[in-house]
Amino acid sequence: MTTKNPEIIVECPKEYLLKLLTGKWKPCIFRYATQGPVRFGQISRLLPEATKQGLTNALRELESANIVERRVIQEKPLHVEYHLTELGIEFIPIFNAIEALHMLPTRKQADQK
Amino acid sequence: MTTKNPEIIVECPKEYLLKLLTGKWKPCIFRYATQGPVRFGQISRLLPEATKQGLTNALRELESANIVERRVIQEKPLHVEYHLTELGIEFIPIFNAIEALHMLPTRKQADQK
DNA sequence: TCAATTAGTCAAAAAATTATGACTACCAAG
DNA sequence: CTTGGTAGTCATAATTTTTTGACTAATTGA
Repeated sequence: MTTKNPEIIVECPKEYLLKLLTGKWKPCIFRYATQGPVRFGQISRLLPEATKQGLTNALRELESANIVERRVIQEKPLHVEYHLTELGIEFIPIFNAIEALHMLPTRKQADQK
Repeated sequence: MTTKNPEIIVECPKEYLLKLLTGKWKPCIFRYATQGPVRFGQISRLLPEATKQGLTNALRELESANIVERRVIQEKPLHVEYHLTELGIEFIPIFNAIEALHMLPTRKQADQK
């Protein structure tokens, strides 16, 4: 039984991969970024419950995973834009698959914890 | 500016959803389960680094999210099988999208943390 | 009766994630 | 020269997740 049953052989790098997109704010930030470059303050206004620190952490993680790129824009009130990278763009189908689910809960449902 | 700029409107129930499939062991367990019913000890052997408690937690979470179903099999050495539910099956495309990524890291890479 | 296999439970500790609140630095307008 | 907007940092605290190590309980075989 121990030697006979070959058992299922599947590696599990999904853990690592999913980590890139999970956490309290990363999924949201990622999705915003798929719609075009986003700015720090903009994200902050979209996610009023998030603290600056929380957003900074999330953005830095996405950045170091090479999913988003941080660009300082040398304009009037000097701001920062976050863009999806090529790699980031490759992640979009994952989110599309998530959104294709029937049972996608509403924000309210998700909050009822 | 506050009233003018419509900003991007996207809800973010993805956080909730991704949570169902994340954590240290849930992604792996889920993927094993997509290949057919899995038993507790089998998972434990596939993921030798995981503790019983860790696996139990993960399984209970998947169960209470209605992603897997726990079935006690009344046979010789009385065991337990975990099956994907209908809802669980709906999650498969998400994993397929993940696995379709070019940069899927190997276990080794993922472990180099 | 002792040991092994099945599949866990439990309380506590450790580790990882997230939040808090204060502070920084640049630039522009009043 | 003070306020407001940009985008953060920092040390610490609270919370959540995961691990540790001991223990349970039913059944089977020696």
